[in-house]
Amino acid sequence: MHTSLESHQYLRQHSIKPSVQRTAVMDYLMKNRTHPTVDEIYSALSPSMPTLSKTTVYNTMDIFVEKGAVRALVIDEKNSRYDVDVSAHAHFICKSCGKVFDIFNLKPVLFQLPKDTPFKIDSVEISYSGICDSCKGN
Amino acid sequence: MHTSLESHQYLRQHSIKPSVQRTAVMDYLMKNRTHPTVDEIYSALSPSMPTLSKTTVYNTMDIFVEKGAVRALVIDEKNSRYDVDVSAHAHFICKSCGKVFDIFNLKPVLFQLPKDTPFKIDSVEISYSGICDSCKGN
DNA sequence: TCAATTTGTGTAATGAGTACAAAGATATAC
DNA sequence: GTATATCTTTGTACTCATTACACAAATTGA
Repeated sequence: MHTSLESHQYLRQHSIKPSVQRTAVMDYLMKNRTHPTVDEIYSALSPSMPTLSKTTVYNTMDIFVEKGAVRALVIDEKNSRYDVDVSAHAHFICKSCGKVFDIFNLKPVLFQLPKDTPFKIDSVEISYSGICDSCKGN
Repeated sequence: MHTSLESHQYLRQHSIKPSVQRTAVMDYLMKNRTHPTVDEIYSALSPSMPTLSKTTVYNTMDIFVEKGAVRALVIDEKNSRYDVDVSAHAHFICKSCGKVFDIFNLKPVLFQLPKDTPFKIDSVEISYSGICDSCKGN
């Protein structure tokens, strides 16, 4: 596996020092838009990077989220999942297979933050759930 | 602590056999609209019900959710939280103190399920996050 | 009353995530 | 270039929410 230039640049754009590990993780995220868990990222990279530690993947994801390069999704009760697309869109989780899908093209009003609350709101997460197309037949 | 009649009736309405434990848990949920975790429910009831097992609370919550008497919230990455109000409303989690608050009075359009997707969508969860009023000063 | 079924309990196991300290890599100063 | 400080990575041990499971207790129905 060879990492692309984009991941390297994307990290720099978000003030993240691009180490070998960070670039590999970011590259995986950019090429696999499946909202992977830490375990999935680790398992995918581990064969070609045998010394990679799962702790490193955890640390890396924390930095990515903190720097705004990645969104942490709270939609799967089992694991944290990550999305390198930080633009306004929603997610759908299939209660049968557990996969998480993007939902684009929703009305912009859905992503507006409510103003008349006592809270300082700074983000919104819209999560749908049900059964995905592949699981419908089963 | 004496359980109210409403919790008993509410359980029957949802085809849940009202055992002593289930009634106590439901009563706690109806009187404490704080979106408690299993641990919080257990800790609150345990003193007046010394033989209560945490496993029972887990089982009970599973039944409540399955029967539609309670909504499981996926908003706190640490714990599952539960809301006895199953009507359409959103939630806000304070990233500082971790408390979860209700947000009512949002436009009904927010809770409409998107139609042009390949998925069989049957629920939506709208979660805001930021800093709550009490934590603002700190 | 007795047997069958449902519900509750306690213990042990699982598994995601974190704490921490040591090792390795990178940057900076001289 | 070498020494030093800082940042990053790694492995191990730990925490803690949740689940598995087997047995006990309660309830139901003949």
